[in-house]
Amino acid sequence: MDTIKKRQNAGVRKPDIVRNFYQVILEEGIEGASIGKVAKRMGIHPSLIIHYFQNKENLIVALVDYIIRRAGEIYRELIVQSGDPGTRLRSLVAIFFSEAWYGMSDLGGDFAILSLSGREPRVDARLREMYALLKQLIVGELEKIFKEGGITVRDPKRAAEIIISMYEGYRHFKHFYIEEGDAEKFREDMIASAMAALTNN
Amino acid sequence: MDTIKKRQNAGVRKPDIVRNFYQVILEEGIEGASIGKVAKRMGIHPSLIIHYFQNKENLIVALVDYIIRRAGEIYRELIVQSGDPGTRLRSLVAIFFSEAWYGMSDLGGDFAILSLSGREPRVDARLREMYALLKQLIVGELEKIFKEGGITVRDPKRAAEIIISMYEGYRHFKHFYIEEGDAEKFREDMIASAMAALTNN
DNA sequence: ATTTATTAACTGAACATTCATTTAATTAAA
DNA sequence: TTTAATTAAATGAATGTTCAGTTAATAAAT
Repeated sequence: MDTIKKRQNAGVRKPDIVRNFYQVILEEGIEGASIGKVAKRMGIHPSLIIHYFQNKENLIVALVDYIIRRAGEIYRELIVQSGDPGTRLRSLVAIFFSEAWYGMSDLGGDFAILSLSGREPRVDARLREMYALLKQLIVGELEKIFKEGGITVRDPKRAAEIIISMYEGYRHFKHFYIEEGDAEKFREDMIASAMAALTNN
Repeated sequence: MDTIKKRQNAGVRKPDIVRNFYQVILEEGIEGASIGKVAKRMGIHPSLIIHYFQNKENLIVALVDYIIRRAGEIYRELIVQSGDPGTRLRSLVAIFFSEAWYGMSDLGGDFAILSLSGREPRVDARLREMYALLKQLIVGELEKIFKEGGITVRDPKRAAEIIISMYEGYRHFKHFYIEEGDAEKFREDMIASAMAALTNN
């Protein structure tokens, strides 16, 4: 029977609160997300949220942790998939411009969190950790590829940083200046440009 | 004498309110920016802000208008400066990775507004307009350059879009994964990568 | 196996504050 | 004297948080 379990333990309830908080942010923005709305949506009392997180700031940090942890998992999944031998470099680059990568998170949520990073040091620190992890993963892949194939690269770390800059710009901003019908062609052109930028570096 | 003029007319007061609203957002984020705080900071009554903007949403839209209009002015200024004959393409690209361009607006403010665009159609529309203008400016410059020099480019519009994606990614995200000491070298490498991506396209 | 003690999950009500907004009145400039 | 700028006063709803209490699950003792 799937009657609504009343009493949940912290291990279930806490992440559940975080997830619902994220959902409210997606629907109403960071400026419209309140503890009260999260509680109402879950059918619990606002003070239960305070009980677990003490204050709203901690809840926000917990949310950032949640998102970043999830992102880290997807990083590993997607990057590992690029294991075919021949054109490995291209397929690695292609990942970052793929639908799977693009749809990894909600852009509105991304911007909401990014807007916090300037004022909340804990958010900034976590974002840096996330990018450090990602960079490290890319560097690892690049080194593997370059060791096998004849391609040489001056600095894989720098190459990784360029890839990240390119795909972040693509991912977060293309929507503002690329029309629907041109999306797929632009994607291919961006991959080509990234390749040109990398092999030239 | 610079005594505080009491009664201002709408032409002065309205943009003044918008500017102060932006300042509050920079200091406290979009979620911490309220009409009351803006009023207090200006030494006026909150209802005066309502009088001019009817509601908070309109104030936000007015802010976006303000920011975008200012950005448009800076676009023209900076791009026109690239008027030396020889290496015009490179100097054009360099503009987008320059300090002047980078410091054009506050990143925290950028993200705050970008986070609105998903839920507020008027904000989204204005951002699209802004990028359309920018794209047009770049295309115009590229065509001039290509007509003179021997360089050929398949599609200047696409070239402009790639430049925008690259510099937006650089501008908004580099801070998370580039260390202070490496900033200038990274800037040069990004310019080189952009050039490689463009001339290859 | 049943009672007892302890911990954890959760609610209720009240808190002062702030919020955006409305309506009416007042002041100054044209 | 008409018009525009500005404030005053008041609104109800929502904000985050506190505190004291209640209910349920778990562990220990009998």
